[in-house]
Amino acid sequence: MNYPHQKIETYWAKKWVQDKIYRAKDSSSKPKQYILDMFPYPSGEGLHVGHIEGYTASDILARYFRMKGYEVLHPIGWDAFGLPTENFAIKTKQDPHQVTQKNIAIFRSQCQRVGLSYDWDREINTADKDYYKWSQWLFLQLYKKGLAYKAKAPANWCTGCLTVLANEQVINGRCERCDSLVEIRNIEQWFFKITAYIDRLVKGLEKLDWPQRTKIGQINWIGESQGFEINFPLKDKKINLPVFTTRPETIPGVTFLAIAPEHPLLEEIVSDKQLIQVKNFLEKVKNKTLLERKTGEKKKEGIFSGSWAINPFNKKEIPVFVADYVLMDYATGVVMGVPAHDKRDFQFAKENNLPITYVFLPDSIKKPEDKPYPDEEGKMIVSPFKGMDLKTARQKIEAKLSKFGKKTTYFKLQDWLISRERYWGAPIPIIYCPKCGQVPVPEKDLPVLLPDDIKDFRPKGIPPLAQSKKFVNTQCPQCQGPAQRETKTLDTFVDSAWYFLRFPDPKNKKQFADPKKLKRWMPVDIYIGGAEHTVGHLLYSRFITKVLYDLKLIDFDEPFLKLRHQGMILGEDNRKMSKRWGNVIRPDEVAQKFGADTLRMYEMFMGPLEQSKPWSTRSLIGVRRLIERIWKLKDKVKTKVVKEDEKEKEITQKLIFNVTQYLEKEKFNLCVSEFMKYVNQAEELSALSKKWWEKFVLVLAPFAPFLAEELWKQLKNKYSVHQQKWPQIEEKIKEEILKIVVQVNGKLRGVLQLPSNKSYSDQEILKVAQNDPKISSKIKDLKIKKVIYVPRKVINLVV
RNA sequence: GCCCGGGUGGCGGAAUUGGUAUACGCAAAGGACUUAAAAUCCUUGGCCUUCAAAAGAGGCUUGUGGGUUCGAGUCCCACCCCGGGCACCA
Repeated sequence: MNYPHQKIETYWAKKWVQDKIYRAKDSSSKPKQYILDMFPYPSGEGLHVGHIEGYTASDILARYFRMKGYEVLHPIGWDAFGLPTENFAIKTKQDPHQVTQKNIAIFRSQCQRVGLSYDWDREINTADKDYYKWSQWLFLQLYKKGLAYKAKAPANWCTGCLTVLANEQVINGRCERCDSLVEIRNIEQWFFKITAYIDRLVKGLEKLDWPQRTKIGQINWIGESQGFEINFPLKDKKINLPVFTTRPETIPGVTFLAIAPEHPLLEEIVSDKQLIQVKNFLEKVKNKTLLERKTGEKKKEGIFSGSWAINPFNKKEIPVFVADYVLMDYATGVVMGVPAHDKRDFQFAKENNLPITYVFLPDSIKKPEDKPYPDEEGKMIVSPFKGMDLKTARQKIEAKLSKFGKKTTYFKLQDWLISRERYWGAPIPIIYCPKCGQVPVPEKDLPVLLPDDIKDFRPKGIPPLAQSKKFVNTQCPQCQGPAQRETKTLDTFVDSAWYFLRFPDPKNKKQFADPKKLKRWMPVDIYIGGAEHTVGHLLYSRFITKVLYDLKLIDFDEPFLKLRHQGMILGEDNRKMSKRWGNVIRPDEVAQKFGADTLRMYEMFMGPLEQSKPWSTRSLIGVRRLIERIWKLKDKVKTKVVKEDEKEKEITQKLIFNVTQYLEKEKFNLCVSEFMKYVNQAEELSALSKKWWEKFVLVLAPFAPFLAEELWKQLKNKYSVHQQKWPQIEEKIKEEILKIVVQVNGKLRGVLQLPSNKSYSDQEILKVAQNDPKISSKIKDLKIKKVIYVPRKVINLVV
């Protein structure tokens, strides 16, 4: 290896940071581009190759747009609060503050080492009091609007760690840290009312340039379900049980009702006779872990409540069961059991010996077998609807039941649980006063600082902040009497749901950001990050943006106009990279050994950005060869005019044209191919001209910024190559020779080469084909029935 | 189970609105240089053919089977396989 990457790359990396050449100017007459990466958790592991992939892609775009004449905002920060850092701190017995500082220093130097062109003056850190002050402020804005509220709600509870866990900490019903079973417990928690924004969260997706699967992912997560809500009166009690169904036409087939074990009306429904049995059942359900109830075997258990309900459609009496397959957190928490047309109801009916009444049958079925028919199409078989299609029957039944119910829509999405009983997060700015009750901390008193007198960060079942008397005991902002602070902290997803709004004005002490600067930079034009954030971060960020829009604090209601995901980089063995398999590739080592430019270009060359693909050190070496060959090519550059200028002009223009096109479509792998094609051809030339070589170096600059800067310097051009204009092609590339494919019945028979400066009719082309010795021998005996000529491309002879 | 993606050489992957399938790279084989190796450079390269000495010629080929079309990797239908997401959502 002749190219001294180590020396060149470390030199320029340092110089670029010192010279601040990537600074984004707030006031500039240029049009703007805001190109953003999903900021990382600064874990103890350092950046991995997956980060580098997405970050390189956005870096290339940022550099490209700068050269195209845009003022580019390309910032980075650290999602420093939250579980990854906290867990690492606990594991290594350190203070999370120090761990965070250490890790950030590593991440920062790694970013600089691979030449990411961030504006380091805008670096943010969510664990910094100057940042989380505004996370707390955001909470207060939602609180004031009634969009933040406290309620008792089921949460994941780790039976080993004695704490609430975030959803992302629960893996297959078990705690990720101690592997204990996770169960559901009813605990007081803070929520953001994201459900109030459902309609706009769905509708807003339409205008976004996002991957379709991500949009569909959000829509499915929101889970709109249109149906009918019906009240079932109880026989002996003055209680109506509301039931939600998407299939009201099946109501003649209801043979039981099933109510969730947690349902608040349950107490009133249970008869004295059944009381003990129901209590035993509830005890059993309570002891079921999350694993058993939600992800384990779908066995359906239940017990008769002792009450009977009346089917409002046919006045039949049906038993009310308590059943563990009915969920309290969806719809009404009561299900009408139609075993004939629902798989779960069928299973429950079988296990509890309940009758099965068929309401309709699919068209292909004459006689029902002993199984459910959940089909959407068919003919009714119960009077008075016999022979009627399901849609009509549904309308009739809905009309008949209008006194008992109405059309209703339910959603799977629930309010966003934002509180955590953890140390490493922003304290929730609420004070509890024995006189005034729940009082928000006045904005002027922000930030509520995270106490630093906590010795033991380990979660113990109560929030660690409760240990600090200094923190907990305070004054009520209203009556000045003694009061106590909320000890829960904000989920780290709250921090990351607005961080993109801070980059336009990261040091503002008076506002979360100056409206003028927000207007200048927002919204984000291109956002790149992993697809795993589809229903978390990306949904939360859209929600918060809409809230701030409604508060008239910003003038746009979608934060990210264009979104792209990077795929997962697998190990060389095609498995997910993990310590367990010993297949982890460390970007530092690759940069050290082969150079950052090689690492960047290789990761772009691997394949389409969004695709998962395995690492290959051999292919990486192939890209390193490209770097070497470029380094060698520079020796051919002559300051004088060279003979083969025309050829060089042609290949360089083609490179510029193709790379530009591919960049616009984010096809980075094809850009790298174009460089290889260029080098293959340039090597055949005996000399290269300064004029065209310069253009080559400019196109190379976003991809291999170090090599390009060095080559630019050796041309004795003005520093920096990254502040130059993107090269234009002088004229449209014209192919000298027109190639026309000759087919017979669609099969290739030859290729004609004609001067491209004139156009031809099908008859002219046919004549040329007949005169071509190779082709004529194949077509001379054939009777041509039809000629199809696609101008300048193909002529197909049908015989 | 439901919802998304994908199936193209030995491998990663290219292929404008349907118009020369396999660009570019890796690996491989042969050769040059070398005492030797590495590195580098040159050449070959989908598969098949008791067609051919060879240049070549012909046939087949984008998971499988059908269809539309002058022409299908690309469009339509059915099926198989792989990856991802959601999952007792009434």
